[in-house]
Amino acid sequence: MDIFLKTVGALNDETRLQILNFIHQNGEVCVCEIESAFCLIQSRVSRHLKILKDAGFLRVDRRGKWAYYTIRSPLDRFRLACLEEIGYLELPVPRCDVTCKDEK
Amino acid sequence: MDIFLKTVGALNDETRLQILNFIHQNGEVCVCEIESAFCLIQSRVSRHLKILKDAGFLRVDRRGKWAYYTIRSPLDRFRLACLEEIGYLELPVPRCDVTCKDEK
DNA sequence: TTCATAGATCAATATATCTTGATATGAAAC
DNA sequence: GTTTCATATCAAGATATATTGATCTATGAA
Repeated sequence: MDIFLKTVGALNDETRLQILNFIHQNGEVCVCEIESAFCLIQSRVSRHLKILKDAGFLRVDRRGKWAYYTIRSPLDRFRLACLEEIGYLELPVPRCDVTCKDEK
Repeated sequence: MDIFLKTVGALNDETRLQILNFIHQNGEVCVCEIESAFCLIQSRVSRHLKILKDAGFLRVDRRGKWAYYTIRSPLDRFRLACLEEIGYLELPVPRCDVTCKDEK
């Protein structure tokens, strides 16, 4: 029950859906890549990643200064179904333009 | 996107999971049945049902004074997967005992 | 050692969601 | 009609979650 609520709770946020989708499409990404791709401040990215990780969607691999996040594998049937559904959503492509700093 | 968020948002509440499961197992139920089965005040049940309905899980059939709620059919693949997953959760059986009034 | 960088966490505030009691609507019984 | 019952909605407060800037830790380079 708790883990189910954690799972759907993690998906109940637009930014996290985009981040999850981004990782799904790009494979292994580090925090700073998400930070610059989405124009989000570091603490916010870190927090969202923690929520997605605690919900069972992500895996972290720490190498040196970097933390690399990937989709956890293997994923159970339900999380896989969620990921598939998210893939259909046509989420906006992350794009950090010139006005980036102002949009934080 | 919005409807996806509505869907997972609807599932992001323990009471709603129990209500959804209850309807899934019992077929057609009216608001007052849920009210007495779970010992919840009417306005709260009504609100949760609205959220589940707006998220695409439920269907209402109004006959006379009563509103009968059932699982919408057919359900798309994702909502079906959600419902299936909820079925595995071993949610507590609704039970309205003597101390009901105090537990509201 | 000292500094810079990547990332995590904390504390304060902002925002969203839940719960409740009161009130509104609408159908049936009288 | 008006009374009663089932349900819906509203407004207030309570609770949970998100965002931010600051701080903390760890790594690696100078």
